Parts: sequence; C-alpha cells; structure tokens
Amino acid sequence: MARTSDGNKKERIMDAAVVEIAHRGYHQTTVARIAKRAGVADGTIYLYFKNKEEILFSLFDRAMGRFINEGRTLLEEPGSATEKMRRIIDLHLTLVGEDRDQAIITQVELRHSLHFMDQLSRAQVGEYLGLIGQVVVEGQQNGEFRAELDPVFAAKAVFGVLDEMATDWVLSRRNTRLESKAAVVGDFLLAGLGVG
Amino acid sequence: MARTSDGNKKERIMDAAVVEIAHRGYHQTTVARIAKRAGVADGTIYLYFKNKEEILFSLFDRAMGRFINEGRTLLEEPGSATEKMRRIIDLHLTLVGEDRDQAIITQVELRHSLHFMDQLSRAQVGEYLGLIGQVVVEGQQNGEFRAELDPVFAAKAVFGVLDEMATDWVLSRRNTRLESKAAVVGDFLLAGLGVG
DNA sequence: AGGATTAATGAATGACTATTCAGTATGGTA
DNA sequence: TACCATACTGAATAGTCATTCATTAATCCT
Repeated sequence: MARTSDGNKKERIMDAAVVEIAHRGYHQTTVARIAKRAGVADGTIYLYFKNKEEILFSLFDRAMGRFINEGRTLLEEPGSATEKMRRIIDLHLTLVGEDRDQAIITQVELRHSLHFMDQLSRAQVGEYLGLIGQVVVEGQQNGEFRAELDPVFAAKAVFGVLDEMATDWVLSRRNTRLESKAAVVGDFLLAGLGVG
Repeated sequence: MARTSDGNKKERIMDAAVVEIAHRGYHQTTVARIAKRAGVADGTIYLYFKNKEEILFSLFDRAMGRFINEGRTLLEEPGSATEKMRRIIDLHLTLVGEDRDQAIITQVELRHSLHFMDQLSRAQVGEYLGLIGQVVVEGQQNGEFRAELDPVFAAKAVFGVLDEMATDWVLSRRNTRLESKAAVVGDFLLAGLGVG
C-alpha cells in the first residue's frame, strides 16, 4: 500500500511506543511489541527510526516541543511577571497531567542514562529553563522579584519544584488532577522569588 | 581462601559497581565487568546479591541511609526551624557533592523504571521527606513559617529544589562545589516557607 | 499494460550477557 | 593426617531481541 500510506505512520508508531514503554518500561519493551501495537511489521519501524533509542528521543522531542511552544505563546500575552509565572506553572502542570502514559515517559523512562540525560538537558530543557529565566529577569526589572537573585538559579528552582510535583503525581496512582496544585505551587515559588 | 575472606567483599563489589555503572550506565554495565573491577569471579557476585538489580538497590540503600541518619542527627541538635532547614539543605548538597560517581547513581541511574522508582520512593525517600516535613511543622508551630502551608507539599518542594540542584551539578561537568549553593538555596526556600 | 519506484513485511541472523553449577581451593577441626 | 564446611571460581548455558534484507505489495507513469 505504498504512496497511499498515511504520513502519520510515524505518529502511530510513536503513540504505540508511549503506551508500551509506559506500561513495561523502556528496556522491557521490545521493538516487536511496539510494532504490533502500531499495526506494522517489525522492520517498518526502521524505515522511520534509526534504532530503538531514537524512538525514545523523538517521544521527548514531541513532548518538549509543546512545553516550549505553548509556553512561548503564553509569555507573549501581556501581564505582570507574577502573572506570567503563574501561567507557566499552570501550563506545566496541565500538560504533564493531561496524559499519564506520556508523563511516565518524561518523568521516569527518559531519565535512563547519563548519556541520555545529557543530550536532553543540553537540547530542549535548556531552552525551557531559558523561558522561565526570562520571566524572572522581567520581574526583577520592574521590581516584582528580588533583584539579587540569580535568574539562572531561580529558573532551576522553579523547574525543580514543578518536576518534583510531576514525578510525585506519576508515582502516586491516585486520581487527583495535577493542575489543582498550581495555586499552592505558585504561592510558594512567588514567595521565594520575593513577591510579598 | 575461605574463612579468611574479608567480610567486606560485599562492599568491594558495591564500590566497583558504583564506578562501573557511573561510567557506562546500568544497562551497559555487565556483571562480568563489576566482578573484574572488584577482583572476584563472576559467580561470586551471586553469593552476595540475588541478581544484578539487587546490586543497584543496595547502592541506593547505602546512600540513602546516610542522608537519613545524618539528617536525623542534625535535627536533634537545638536550633530554630530556620536553622535546621539550612542544616538539611547543607547536608543534602554536601553529601551529594562528595562523590560524583555515587551522585550519578542516585540522580540518574536509579531512576530507571517506574517499578524501580516506585519502590524507592515508597521506602526511604518517603522517610527523608518526612524528616523535612517535621522541620516545617516545627517552624509553623513556633511561627517561623507560614501556617497555611501544607507541610507535605512544602517538604516535596524543598526536596524538588535540592534534587534539581543535584542533578544539574551532575550533568554540568564543571568543578564547582555543590554545597557552595547552599546559602542561595536556603534563602530561596526559606522565603518560600514564609521567613521574612 | 508493464516497467520502475517506493513502502512494507517478517523470518532469520547474530551478538550479547545474566545466571548457573560442577569443580577447586582454603582453613578449621578431630 | 583426613575430613568437613565454606568460599570461591569461571566456563558453559540458555534465552533474549535489535536489526537486517530478500521478498512481496502497492502505486505511479508512460
């Protein structure tokens, strides 16, 4: 069925990978399993991905892209730095909380090896931290946040709390909505940033 | 050489495992490699550990034990909640910063799979969070910290920032001392906790 | 129609490695 | 010295899977 084939076969494979890897873990998940769930032959995977690891990388790219794009959009709309920071917090928790399988991938399975983490953090996580850092600087310039705070540190601190909340939510199998924590997280972080 | 054998052979294997796993990652590290570095035969490993995974678990136990024991000791000594929180922060960063190989294990390699994380977080991490939570409660009771803050949430937030700093330090190969961040981290977190 | 191109298949391959266990060494004991 | 219990060894096993590639199918083009 060449030519006709949906250009979304790659997406189908990625979707299947999310489910399989979330349930069994990356190393227990065989390529054959992913292929089966996606409804393609084992070999077909290799028409779209160089190897198994590249599947995992592309899952990360797809997810992280949303964080960055939607984050950037939110920050373009007017508002104080305080408001923008709350938007970021809300977006982060909302996006993670939307899909538990995907969250398992980003919070747990992607953190496999040093080699892996390294590539991740250099690439897109760095950009995301930059986004948060911009808000901090903006807040410092107009007097909302403490000026003596290192914005790079502040961005990491904010990310650290968000990431911990996300991981905690993934591990606790309860059915709370993650974004319901946004207000409390915001209060805590904004106090840390120096907002009365 | 029976009988004579040092009771520390298990320790030797664990030390070898830290180095090998830190350098190559858990899944690239073969049991044979660990055995070789420890100076024992492959089979000897299985006299001390049920299987490969149990080596990793025991590395975690050994490391986490120090955090909890030394943390507990620090909290027994007198001082305000603010001081105690700073002690915890300092201890955490100091212990992580002491040994980069061990830090790679705790910050990266141990976070393999959901199954793994799950066991970790239920066991000792929970206890460690409890320790931090106690300090929060103490601070709320004597008016140092904001009373409306959920201590369980606060403990996670503190841990989240510490964990992010630790991971960041592991990934950045620079030679900064991790505990040099303690003051800044303390300022940020104590502000978040409501200390003017 | 039929030759050419691209896409997809899935059985076979090859490489890897955790774990076992029959055998060896050591030191204590009678 | 002979025997026993314990500790250790490392070659062999047994199973697993990522990846390849010869073959088949679908579609396009003239």
